[in-house]
Amino acid sequence: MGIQGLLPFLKKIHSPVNVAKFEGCTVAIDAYCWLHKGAFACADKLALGEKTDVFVHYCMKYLEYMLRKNVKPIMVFDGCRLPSKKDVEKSRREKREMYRKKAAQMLREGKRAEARECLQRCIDISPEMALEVMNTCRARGIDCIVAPYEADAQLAFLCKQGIAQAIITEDSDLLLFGCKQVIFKMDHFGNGVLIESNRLNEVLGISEGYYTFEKFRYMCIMSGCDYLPSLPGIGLGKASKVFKLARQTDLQLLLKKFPSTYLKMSLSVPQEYIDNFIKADNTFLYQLVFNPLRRELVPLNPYPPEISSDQLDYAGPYIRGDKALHIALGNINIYTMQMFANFDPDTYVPPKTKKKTSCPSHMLSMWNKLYKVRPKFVDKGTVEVTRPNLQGKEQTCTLKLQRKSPSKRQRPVDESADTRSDSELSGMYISKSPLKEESSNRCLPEDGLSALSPCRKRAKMDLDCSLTEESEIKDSGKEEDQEVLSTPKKGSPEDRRKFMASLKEADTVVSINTLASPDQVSPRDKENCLQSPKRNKFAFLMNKRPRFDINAKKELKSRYFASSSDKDSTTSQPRDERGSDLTTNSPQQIGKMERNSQVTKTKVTSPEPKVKLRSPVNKAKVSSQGQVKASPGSVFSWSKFKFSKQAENQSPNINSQFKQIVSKPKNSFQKSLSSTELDLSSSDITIVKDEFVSASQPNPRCHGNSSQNSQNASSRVPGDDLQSSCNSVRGSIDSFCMTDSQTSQDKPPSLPSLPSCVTHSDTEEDARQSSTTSASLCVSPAVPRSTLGGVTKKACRVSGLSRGQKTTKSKVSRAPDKKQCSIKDLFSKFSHTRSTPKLSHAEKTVIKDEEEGWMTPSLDNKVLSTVGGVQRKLLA
DNA sequence: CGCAGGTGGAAAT
DNA sequence: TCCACCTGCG
Repeated sequence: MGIQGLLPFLKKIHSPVNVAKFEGCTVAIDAYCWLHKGAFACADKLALGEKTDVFVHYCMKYLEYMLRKNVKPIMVFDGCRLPSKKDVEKSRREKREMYRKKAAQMLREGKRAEARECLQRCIDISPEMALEVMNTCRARGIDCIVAPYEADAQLAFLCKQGIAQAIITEDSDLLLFGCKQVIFKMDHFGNGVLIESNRLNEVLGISEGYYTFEKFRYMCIMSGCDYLPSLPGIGLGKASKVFKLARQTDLQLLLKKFPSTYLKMSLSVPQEYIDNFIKADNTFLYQLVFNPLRRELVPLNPYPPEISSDQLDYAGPYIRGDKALHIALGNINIYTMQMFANFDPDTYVPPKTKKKTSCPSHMLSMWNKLYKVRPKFVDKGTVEVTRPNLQGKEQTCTLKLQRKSPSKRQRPVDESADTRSDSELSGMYISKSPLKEESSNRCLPEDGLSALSPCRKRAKMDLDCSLTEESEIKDSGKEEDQEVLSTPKKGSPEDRRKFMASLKEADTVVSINTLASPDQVSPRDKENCLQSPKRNKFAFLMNKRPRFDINAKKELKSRYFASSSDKDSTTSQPRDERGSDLTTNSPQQIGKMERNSQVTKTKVTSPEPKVKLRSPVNKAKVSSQGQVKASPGSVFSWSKFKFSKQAENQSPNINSQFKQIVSKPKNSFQKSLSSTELDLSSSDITIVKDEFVSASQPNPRCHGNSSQNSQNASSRVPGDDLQSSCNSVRGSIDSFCMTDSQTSQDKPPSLPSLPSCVTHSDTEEDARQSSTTSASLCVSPAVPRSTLGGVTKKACRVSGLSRGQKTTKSKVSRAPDKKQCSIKDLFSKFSHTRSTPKLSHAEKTVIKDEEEGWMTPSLDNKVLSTVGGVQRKLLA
C-alpha cells in the first residue's frame, strides 16, 4: 500500500544504489516484500497446501548477496494487525477469499491458467511461512524480528536507533516513518533506488528555511495513506501545493481551510476528517515497536506530554508481559496468538563465519548482549568524494559544538503566530523533536535530520554516530535543542558559548561551510550552497522553522516550551501497563475511524476490486445447466496442480474445505459459492485429486476411450450429476491437465465458428463476449485471459467498447481450430517446462494474427510489426 | 493544462 | 502491489 504515487513523485531524488555501498553496515529489510514476491512464484503450491520452499530460497538469494558484500541484514516481519487498519485488512481478506473461491471455480472448469492467476492474487503470507524464513535466516546467522504491529514502524525504529543504517522495502510509507535512507526496488544483485529523507525538500519545492519533515508527512497523509483516505480530488500534487504555500501553523485551522485558501476548491472538510488526520499522524509517530536491545515494547517516538498512551490504542494496543518479546522473536503465531516456536536468543549460537577476524560488536546479532550499535556510518559514496573539494574553502567559524541534552528554548507565547510573515516565522520557532530525549539513552536520536538541509543532515548523522560511540553526553547548555546545529563532536564549551553568542547577536547569515566541517559536506550540498546563496541564508535558521502542530491553538504554549518532564522520558521507557491487551482496543475510537473512513471517500471504503469479477452466481447458474466447460484449448500440463498425497495428509481439513467447493454438485455449487458459511479464510486450498477430477468431467481416458486427435475430439459429456462422476471416475489431475495431444477429449469437435464458441462458453459473460466480438475473436481458455476482470474489461476492449486496443493480443484467443496445431506446436515447448503458459510478444502476435485470419509464417519482427499495424486498424 | 482516478499488465520460475 | 497510460474534470 503506502502512499499512492509517492515514489514517482519523488523521482527527482531517486539515486541508483547498490546495497554493497552499505558494506560493514546493517540494512533492515521489510521481509514481507520479498516473501510476497517469492510466494508469487509458488502461489499454486502454497494454495494447494503443498510443501514448498521456493519463497525461502527467493529471500535467501537476496540475503546471500548481502552477506557476500559484508552487509548485515535484519529481516523484519509484520506482526499483529493495527486497529486502524482493520477495515483495510478486512477488505483485503475478503478480496483474497473471493479470488480463492474464484480459483476453485476456475479449477472446476479446467481453466488452470486463470485459476493460477487467481491463486496468485490471493497469496497471503502466513506466520508459518515467515517462521520458515526465520529459521533459515537464523541458520545463516541473519537476525530476524517480528514487529508487534507494522514492520514499517519497526524498520523505522531500527533506523532511528542506529541499529540499521538503511532500509530495503517496496513500501513508500517508510519515508513517512522517518527513515533516512530507504532502498526501493532492489534486485538480486543489490541494485535499487535510494531515497534519502534529507532530500525530500528538493521535491516539495518548499524553500529550505520552511521545510520540515512534518510538512512532508502531512502532505502524504493528506494525499491519502493507509490510515486515512484522501478527500476527493486531493492527491499528492494538491497536497504538496498546500504545504508549499501554507504558513498556517495551526494544523486544525489549516485542514479546515486548505481547499479554499490554497487550492481554490470548494470542498468542505468535515471535522471527522481532521480528527482522523490527527490519528493517522499519531499512528505514524507513536506506533508501538519492539526495542530489541532493551527487549521491551516502546512507541516509535516518545509520547509528548499532551498525548497519553491510552489515547493511542489505534496506533497499537499495548502487549503485555513476555508476549511482546515472543512475538518479536517469532515464537508466537500472530494469527492464532499461540506459541509455535521456541527461539531463545540467549542460547542461540550463530553459525561460524569463514572469516577469522573477530566480528565487530555492531555486526553481532542484535539480540546478543555484547551487541552495540554501529558507532559511525560514513557514506562512502558521497562524503569521501567531497572532502578534497572543500578543503581550504571559506571557514569563518570553526568552533565545534557539542550536542546538548534536550531542552527547549523559552519563548513568550504569541497568539499572533498565524499572521506572521515568513521572515518572522523563520526566526520564532524551535523544533519540537519528539525524540530529543533519546540522546541520554543508548539510542541514536530521532531523525530530526529529515528536517535539516542536506549538508547539515550529513554532518549531524556523523555527529549522531559519534555520539553513540561516546555514549556519554555531558550536557552543559540549555539554549539549544538537538536540531540546532550539526556540530562536530569536538570543541570546548568556551567555543560553544562564543558561537552561540555570535548567533544570538547577529542572527547571522553564515556560509554553510561554517556550519559543517568540509569533510561533512556532500557534493550535492556543496553545489546547493554555492549555487544558491538563499539556502545559506537559512542555514542558521533551521532550528527556527515554523512547525505545524496538531493542537496549535490549544497547545501553543506546550508546543514551544519544553516541559521538564519530557526531558527525561526516553523512547525505551516502557509504556504504562494499561491493562490493555491485544484484543482490547478502544471500540469507540476504532468505530469512529471506521465510520469516518466510510464517509470520506468511496475509493477506500469500498472493498470491491477495481475490476468486476465474474459473479460466481452467474457462473454456477450457467454451470447448473449441465454444460461444464471443457478445456478445449488446453495445451499445457499444469503439473503444479498435480495432486499431492503428501499434501492431503498434511492438511486434511483444508482439503475438506476445498472439497466443499470443488466437489460440490453443480446445483449446490452456486449456493456454496455465495454462502458465507464456507470458511476459506485459511491461506491454504488443497485440491484433492478425486474431487478435482470428479468436479470436472469424466475422463474418457479412464474409461478406456481411445484417444482421438485434437481435430475430431468429442465434446465433453455434460456432467449432470457430478457426484456420481465423482464416485465413478478416478483419475489423476495430470490426466485431466493433459496437453492437447494427450487429452484430445478436451477438444471441441469442430472449428470455432461463433456459434460454437457461444456453445462452449459456460458463462453469460463468455457468451456476451463472444457476441460482441468478431467471429474470429472467440474466447478460449487455451490462452490465459484476464481472470481478474473475467471478461468484463478486456472483452470490452476487444469489442471496441473501451478506449484501447493494445491489450487484446495477449488475452483473447480464438477457439481451437485447425490452425491451433501451429500454436500448439509453438506452445508445446512450455508444456513440459512451465506450469503456466507465458507467451512472448511474438507468440501473442501470432495467436492474434491467426485469430484475425492472418497467416504468420515466421516470427520475423518485420512481419509482426506490419501485421500488428493492420491489426490495430482492424480492431479500431 | 494539470491533476486525480481508473485500468491493464507484470511480478517469479 | 506498482507502474504507465489514458480519460475526464475543474
